[in-house]
Amino acid sequence: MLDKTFDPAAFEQRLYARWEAAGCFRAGRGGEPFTIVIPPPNVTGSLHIGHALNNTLQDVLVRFRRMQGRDALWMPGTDHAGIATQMVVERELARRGEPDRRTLGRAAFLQRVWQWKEESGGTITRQLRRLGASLDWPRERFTMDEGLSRAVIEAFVRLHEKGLIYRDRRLVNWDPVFQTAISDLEVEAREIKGSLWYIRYPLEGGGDITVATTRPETMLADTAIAVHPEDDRYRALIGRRAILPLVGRAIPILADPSCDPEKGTGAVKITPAHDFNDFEVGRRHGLPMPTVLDAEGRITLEEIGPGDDFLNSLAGQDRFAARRLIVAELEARGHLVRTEAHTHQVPHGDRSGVPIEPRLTMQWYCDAPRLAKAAIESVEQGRVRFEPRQWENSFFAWMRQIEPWCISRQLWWGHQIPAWYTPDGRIIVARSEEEAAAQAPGVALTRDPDVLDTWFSSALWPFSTLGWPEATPELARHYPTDVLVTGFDIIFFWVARMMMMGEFCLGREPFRTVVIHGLVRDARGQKMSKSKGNVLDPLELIEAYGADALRFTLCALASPGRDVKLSRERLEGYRAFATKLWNAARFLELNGIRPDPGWQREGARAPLARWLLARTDAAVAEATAALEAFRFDDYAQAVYAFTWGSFCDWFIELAKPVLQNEASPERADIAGAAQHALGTLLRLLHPVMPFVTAELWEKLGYGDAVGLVTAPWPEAAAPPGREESLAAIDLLIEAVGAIRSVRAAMRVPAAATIPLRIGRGGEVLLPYLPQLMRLARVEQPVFAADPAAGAGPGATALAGEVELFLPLAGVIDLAAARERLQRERAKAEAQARAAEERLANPDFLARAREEVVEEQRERLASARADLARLEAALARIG
RNA sequence: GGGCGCUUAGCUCAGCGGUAGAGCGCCUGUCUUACACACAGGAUGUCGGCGGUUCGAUUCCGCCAGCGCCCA
Repeated sequence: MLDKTFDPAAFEQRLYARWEAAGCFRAGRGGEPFTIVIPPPNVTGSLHIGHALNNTLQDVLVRFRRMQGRDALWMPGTDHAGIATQMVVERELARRGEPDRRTLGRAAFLQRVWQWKEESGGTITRQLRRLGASLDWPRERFTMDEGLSRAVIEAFVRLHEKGLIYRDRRLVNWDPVFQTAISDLEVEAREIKGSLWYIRYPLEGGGDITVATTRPETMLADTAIAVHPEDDRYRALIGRRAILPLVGRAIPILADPSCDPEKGTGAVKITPAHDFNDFEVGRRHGLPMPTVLDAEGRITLEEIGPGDDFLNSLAGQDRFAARRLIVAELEARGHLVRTEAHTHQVPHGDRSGVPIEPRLTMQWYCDAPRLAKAAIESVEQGRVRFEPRQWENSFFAWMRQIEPWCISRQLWWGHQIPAWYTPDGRIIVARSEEEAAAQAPGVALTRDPDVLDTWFSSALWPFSTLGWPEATPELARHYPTDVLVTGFDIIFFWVARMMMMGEFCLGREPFRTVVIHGLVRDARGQKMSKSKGNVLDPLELIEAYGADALRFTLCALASPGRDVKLSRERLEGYRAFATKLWNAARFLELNGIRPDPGWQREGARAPLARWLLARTDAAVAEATAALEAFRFDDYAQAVYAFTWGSFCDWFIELAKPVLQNEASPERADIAGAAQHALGTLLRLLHPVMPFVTAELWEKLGYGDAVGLVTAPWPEAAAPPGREESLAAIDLLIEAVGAIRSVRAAMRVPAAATIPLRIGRGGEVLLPYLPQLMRLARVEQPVFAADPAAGAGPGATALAGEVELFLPLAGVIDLAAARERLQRERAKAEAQARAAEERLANPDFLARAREEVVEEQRERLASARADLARLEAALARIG
């Protein structure tokens, strides 16, 4: 017996443990493969609401295809998150008062990171189980695994062989906190209220020129002043030299078209080693590029040499302290013209949160512009499709202006770059130390200490997890994968890079469809953030509402191209839905309806049974079509409407009189259709609500909870006699609704049973009088060609073409009745008029499709018929 | 500044060339033997504005306004 109350906490975790133990999420059952690789969450992470959305959608797809008989593989795993993980472990060392990273040394530190990973790295994978995610756990991978590390080395070596990986000395985004290069994508512009300082530089031979800057501390490394060639104010100064204040170095004034005469004074200081624009200017004009900031963002004089006492005192000062000191000194020496408040975009490291520092360093680069070509083509030619399609525009825009990708990081945790240096500076890229040594026999080799960007290994994920570079059976069977599900924020970080690497390493796209979903926001559309305090924790929501309710909510709100605005009210609503399902199942159980595997739908004669079968078939068709089209919202809507509207509100209510009458000849048909519909419904809902459906499936006796995972997806059929059954039951439903509406309008007490007279055409209702009497609360109806004739005062209602008359002597509120009829008459008149106008238009008759014209004719006829009946009813009341 | 998207019932959003929909909320009534996380009934929309195409536009096109995101 099902419990009277629905309590998801009572069975969710128990069910998941059974599924996992039974291995029903494992691929390899045979059948056409269906493959999704999980966007690997960060190993330091815990499940946030965005993960919950992302993984719910994937699980819905995977469970759906698995039930359709596909050999479903959902590949699990995590990535090693270079900076984040290293940071977590360093912080832990500090908290425990243990020696820091540098004191420990590389090998010992890495051992500690691995230890941390073993102890704490499983948080998110445990949480994915709470969500119900049907991942093939024994295949779980980690980007630092031996196999995946081999893939990284192999990809690096092959790219290097083809000249697609090279070293270069250019500006990088340097994070002074982590002291490593980071990629453009890990930099976010933040609006900062700063200042614009106007500084006067004296000229050799007299006069001066004023430049404006937001970063006065970099002036120590200035190597030129640039003006626009057409700028008349400065034309005469081009070619002369200015004296750098505080430093005393002479620097040229040169013309460069990149100068904007409108900005500041139109003259800009050029600091090639500390600004991306200036770097380009410096390259064009062959300027020296001295550096004055070290790895930690402190002033260093090494490359410009010592100067006066003030300059020398700056050495070792933090960049922001140096800025204050320099501004004060400029002012003291009369070089500061003025200071303006200035709001501007300043690049910040997205993890460290501090302003990044453009820094001139030697790094490894990947030739993204060349690699992007094949990826662009795969989308142009339709081998990869984005869903929704408009994301392809963003993808193209970004890929066509892609910059070289800096792939080296000055970290310890990650894949160490497979490059060795000889004492004379030769570089050997090889798969191993032995291979490198073989290329330089008898020479002492030093390995490059840097590691690769975590995204380099993530880019290989769709095939490294399948065994590449080995030619494994898994790789042959599951690559290219079918679908990738991810948020739009990660298209460039990850999706684009997987496509580039997939095309390079395997010559094929890594996936066929990329499903892009929105961000989860709060009810008011605000981004969730700890500082705003509007974060919803999925684990807490699972405790409060059940995993099924959370999943259903996310699915129902996941309209394509829209963000998900999540609120507790929504979760409450969909928890109610799960409860509704539970109670409907309980109703069948209480009525002795059990699964009947031998039941044949073709044998069902009772119209209500056929009606239910038809509705069930429609729901199957809608749900299947929605899932095929990645319309998670339509899928949720279809199963919701069928469950609540068709199955609970109408079928169960109409079935009650039959079920309560043991002798009813229809009882077997109704019970059969009911068990069939519920069994179908449980399977239809299983992808989105795996737990409650499995619990009900088992408790009611459809099969065991493990079996439902691989139970066949229902198929829609069109049974014979469908139309007639639908028409009769639909008329019954309409009649019940019409009578209820009249009762409410006439203020008939809810409990009162009233008489009913049914007019011409109502005979089809004859078999359903018990239903009609029960649901509309009427006495045994009387049939009459003209139901109102001689029946005294009463109210008329229409069900289709059938007139229903409710004699309400004593109860009826004549004024209310009249008002109601007049409202309905107005509606019918408006409908008739609209149809008449169209039909009166010769152009419409000539040009509109025949079906449309015919439809208007029918509509006109039916509106006129309604009108006549309503007029008559009004006339009777007077 | 460039690009993309959005604007439909109080709120969140479907729909999209031929009679405007859902969920939640709201109002009224009901503990009708599965369910008050429920049942029944009800109200609410110049489908952002202005033009155009069309027999017909909420739906297609153009312009404008407001909002959001991405890139400079």
